[in-house]
Amino acid sequence: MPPQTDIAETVGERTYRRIRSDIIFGRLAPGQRLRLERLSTQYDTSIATLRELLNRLLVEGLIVAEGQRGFEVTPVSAERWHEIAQMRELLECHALRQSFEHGDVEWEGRVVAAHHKLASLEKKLLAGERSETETWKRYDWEFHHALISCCGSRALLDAHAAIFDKYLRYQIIAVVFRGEAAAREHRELLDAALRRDWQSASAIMVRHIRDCVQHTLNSGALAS
Amino acid sequence: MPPQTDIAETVGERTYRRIRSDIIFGRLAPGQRLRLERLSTQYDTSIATLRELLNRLLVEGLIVAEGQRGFEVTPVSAERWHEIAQMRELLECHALRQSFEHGDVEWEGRVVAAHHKLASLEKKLLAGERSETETWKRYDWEFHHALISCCGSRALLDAHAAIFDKYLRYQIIAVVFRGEAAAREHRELLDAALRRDWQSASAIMVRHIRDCVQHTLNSGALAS
DNA sequence: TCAATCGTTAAAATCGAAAATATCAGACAA
DNA sequence: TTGTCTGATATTTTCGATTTTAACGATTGA
Repeated sequence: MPPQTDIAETVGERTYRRIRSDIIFGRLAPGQRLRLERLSTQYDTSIATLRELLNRLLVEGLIVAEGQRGFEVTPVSAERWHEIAQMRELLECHALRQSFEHGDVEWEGRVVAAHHKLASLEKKLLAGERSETETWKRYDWEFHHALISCCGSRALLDAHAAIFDKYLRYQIIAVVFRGEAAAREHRELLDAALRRDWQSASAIMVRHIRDCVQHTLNSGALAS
Repeated sequence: MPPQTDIAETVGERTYRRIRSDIIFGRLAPGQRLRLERLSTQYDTSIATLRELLNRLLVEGLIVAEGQRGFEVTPVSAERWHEIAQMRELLECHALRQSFEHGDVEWEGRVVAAHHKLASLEKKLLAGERSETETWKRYDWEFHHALISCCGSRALLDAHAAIFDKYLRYQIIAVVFRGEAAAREHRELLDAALRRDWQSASAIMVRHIRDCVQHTLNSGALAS
């Protein structure tokens, strides 16, 4: 029996995820030039393969290309940060309502499970334990994704996933941890979900997002 | 003086737009396999360059890749059609409101101009003149884009442009021309815009989109 | 001193071929 | 007949090298 590793894990795919993650988690800084040859040695891939995945990131908006002068990590700005946060509000609140209306018990189970994982990690973080940021953020995503997972629209879920990752990049750049407030809001979202109260959930979500934006702006990481 | 051709028109860029257009306008049919070598001769480009732009279309959702078994034009379905139409509703109605609230006289000018071009083309179409579909659709896009152009969010405009093109593909597949009804709705949208009446405009937009979906479904082009 | 031109160098865009992988037909056993 | 294995073929994935384009500095003329 072949080892149960991921099926069809090509070099391009692996490198794509690696670079994508490096951008989102700030290991490749905003505005940084991405020289092909340098990346080629750094990620141990050929130029052609690199260009393939760079073109993907280009469409995703995580990098920008200026004519034929190469690529660079998309710069950040306070203005853009607001736009992305508003996009997330729009998509997630809409999906929230659809999902609350269509969700079944199976869905409730996913939501409860995702919240449990996230809450226990947040508890550790509050206790001062410095955990893996990537794990924490993955759990955060899994919870928010679970909430909207029954919205019934693949197109909506895809659009949300795309904007969520950009949102995440800004969060990471500002090294944000809102601690108790965020954890409490997650708890409130869970409660609203089980009550199928999308109006309350939307209100909480808007607060959740806007406070996060304000928090990061106050941190001064985005001098605009 | 150098000819005023587009700056930096690389082979990849040109081929990208060509294939993209071929997909949206149905010259490459849904579900069609995209063999590299065949495309290579057909579009007179190397495999490597092709793969770059294929990866772009992949992220845009216009083509799909199944493991390492190559690419194919994204299939269509009635379900997906509804999702895309709803996405357009969500994004465009939201942008409409923002734009109506922020638009200045400059904006009004753009809207009036775009409507004028579209209306005169629709007049020709109604008179039986078979014009270029691509020109017609471009004018349609320009009008709808003008309406939301002052929404103040680049992120929103980008998301709208992406979903609009997918919407367009479905329209083309069903060879749809709703004639008078669509033209009248465009006129109503223009009037609402100048009144800054986003509530009416949203209602018209929803009708505009839903009728279009119904119309194409009735045509039977999407057997689901 | 400044502007424009030209040559040099660095980088990106493109290509053709090699390596890896999937598809398919036919043989063989149950 | 059905299902599984195996080898041949087709296709994709990856690479190294070539061609084209942009960036930079020096040189020249005003």
